[in-house]
Amino acid sequence: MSASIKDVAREAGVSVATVSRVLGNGPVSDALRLRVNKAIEVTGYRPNLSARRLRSQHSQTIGLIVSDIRNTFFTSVSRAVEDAAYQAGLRVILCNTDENPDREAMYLRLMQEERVTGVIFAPTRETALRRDLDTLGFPVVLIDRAGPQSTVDAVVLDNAEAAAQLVDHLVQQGYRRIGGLFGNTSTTGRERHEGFVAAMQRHGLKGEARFIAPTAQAATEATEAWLADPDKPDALVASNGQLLLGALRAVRESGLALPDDLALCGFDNESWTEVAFPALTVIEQPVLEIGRSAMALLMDRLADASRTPRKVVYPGLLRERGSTAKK
Amino acid sequence: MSASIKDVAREAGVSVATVSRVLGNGPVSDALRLRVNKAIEVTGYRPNLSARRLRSQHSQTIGLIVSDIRNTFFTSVSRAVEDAAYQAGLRVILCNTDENPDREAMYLRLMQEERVTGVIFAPTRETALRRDLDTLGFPVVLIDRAGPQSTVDAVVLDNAEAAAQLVDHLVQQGYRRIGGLFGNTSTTGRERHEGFVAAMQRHGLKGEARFIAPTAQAATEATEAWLADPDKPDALVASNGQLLLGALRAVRESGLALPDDLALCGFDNESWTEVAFPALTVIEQPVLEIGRSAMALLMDRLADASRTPRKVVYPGLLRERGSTAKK
DNA sequence: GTTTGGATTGAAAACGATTACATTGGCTAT
DNA sequence: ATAGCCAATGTAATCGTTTTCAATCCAAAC
Repeated sequence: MSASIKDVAREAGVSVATVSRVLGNGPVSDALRLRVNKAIEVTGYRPNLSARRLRSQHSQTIGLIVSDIRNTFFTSVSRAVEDAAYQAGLRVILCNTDENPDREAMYLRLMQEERVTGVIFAPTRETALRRDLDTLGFPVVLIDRAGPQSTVDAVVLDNAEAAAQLVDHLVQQGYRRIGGLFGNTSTTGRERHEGFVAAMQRHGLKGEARFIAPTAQAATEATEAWLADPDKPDALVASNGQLLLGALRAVRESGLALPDDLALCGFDNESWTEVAFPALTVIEQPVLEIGRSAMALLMDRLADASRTPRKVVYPGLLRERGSTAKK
Repeated sequence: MSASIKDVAREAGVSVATVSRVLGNGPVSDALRLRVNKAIEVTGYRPNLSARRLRSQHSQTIGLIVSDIRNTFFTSVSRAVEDAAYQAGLRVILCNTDENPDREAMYLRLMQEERVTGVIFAPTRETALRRDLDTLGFPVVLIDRAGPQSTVDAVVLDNAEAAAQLVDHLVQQGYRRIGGLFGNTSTTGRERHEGFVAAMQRHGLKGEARFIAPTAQAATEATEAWLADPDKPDALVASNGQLLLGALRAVRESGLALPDDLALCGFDNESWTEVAFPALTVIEQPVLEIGRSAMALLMDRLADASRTPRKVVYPGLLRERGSTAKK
């Protein structure tokens, strides 16, 4: 059993209150402070965070709930969040839901039981549309995905506009029969789809869109099927990094050449998209900004709980590369 | 302030002990159980985990400390660990050290303060060589990296053998001037280097090895410099996914062709290595096995603290692809 | 010399749960 | 009818902290 504050107090010959004050920078004479610190050393004392949190009634912890830990978008965001949280003296609990609403509910419950200070959350569509995210007992900041009229703060990409950028670019490069692959679990997929459709209409084109599970495997299968189609598209848009990867795999397996047989582009500037051959045209998201911004929104909300919810929207940045070269 | 067990007890007209028993499946009559559950519903009660952990003296939590959350090796392992932990009723705290020994020390201290049940840990070389990992107050299982005579359980790849597989393969394909890029912060980098050197000697060749920071950026710079060398290698081995990515970027930028100008291979079967063109030859690690195995070692250790430390060693699997085609 | 007051220190009450122990009531065996 | 026992329930101690409040000390002010 590890040493408690009592053991330290006994060792130093002082009261537990004094030890606690030494730990928390309370008023203690230099002489006692010295004795207590020595006693801490001798006993190998480590504060018990459970006890501390119970008594002090704040956990100094925030939750970060993401939908796919293997997606570099989320690992990058989490890096930024963690750094910012650390600066503010907060610890981060990182949770991965695998796009599963049940797991989301479980983790939200866990956050309540941990009495977290706040949560940054990338929900599935199903959960993003819940209107009760402001009644969980802690503030929530949504990232990447948010309903149209969210009751909580959010930081997202301008998805429709970014999708339109891709379409405009493809059209400008001479492509006309453009298809889109969109994830079916997120608001993000929906919004990118809307931007896709709107942009196509603007150009007087009608493109086909397919909604699939947001995994590379699903994208590979969908793309394979699509490419077998007699009037297959001459360009494809994938609505996130995993789908882009899956689509590329299908293209490779089918033996088609990029971009001559098919142009390919999508979302998320993952580092491999740059070394693929040809390199892939993508929309880059300001991942670090998004993480920092989410943390800032959370801190603001903690300072003023009644503020009306804000939504921070970032533009996507088009990275033109070889996979969408002129036709 | 959220409801406590007292509020529930009052609402249900029973003692707190009864409520606690309902929560913990103690012996309670059906009538009371019903009333208590209704009271829980009414009050919106959520157990306070800090209080529970403090009183019950076990955290039901394990720590998972990895060196780079953006590395898919670790995200995959963490997936396996989390699943296994969840099965065992344990929660996982995921921590990212960025290969920084200070952050490692900080997180180990945090684990002590959280009174975790155990820790699964991918340490830097500096920390892996510490002989006191068995005195932290909780069992530690090392993954991916371990000192030669670790005092704690570990599960690792047979790094030397795997590196030798790559060398043998390259030699068999006709390459002779083989260079190696190795991470300088991990025991893994060292061991792979040893296997590399031994295999080269076995073939009567002497290859040059360079130790660098384990980031794609460092690999890009090192490779660029190396390729500018008059007697540059005709094949390169990269000791992990990040280095492989960085090396590939340098090759792309220099305009050289794979594998004619340079063969390239390395560790970690990340999904993009398969869609690169040409696809990259890699050593695949059994990531899920490694995670599961680490969890199993931890459970065994918890059951019997005095067991002598075990080291589980997995073989790497060579995936031959186009980037090392016959010369 | 007494009072005032500020600075340290200690004693004890929380925080919200679990759990050892005591109590109660109903049943069976004698 | 009484003892004995088991199951269900309640009372109160406890986990390791922080924090309130009271006590103590010593110097300065009167």
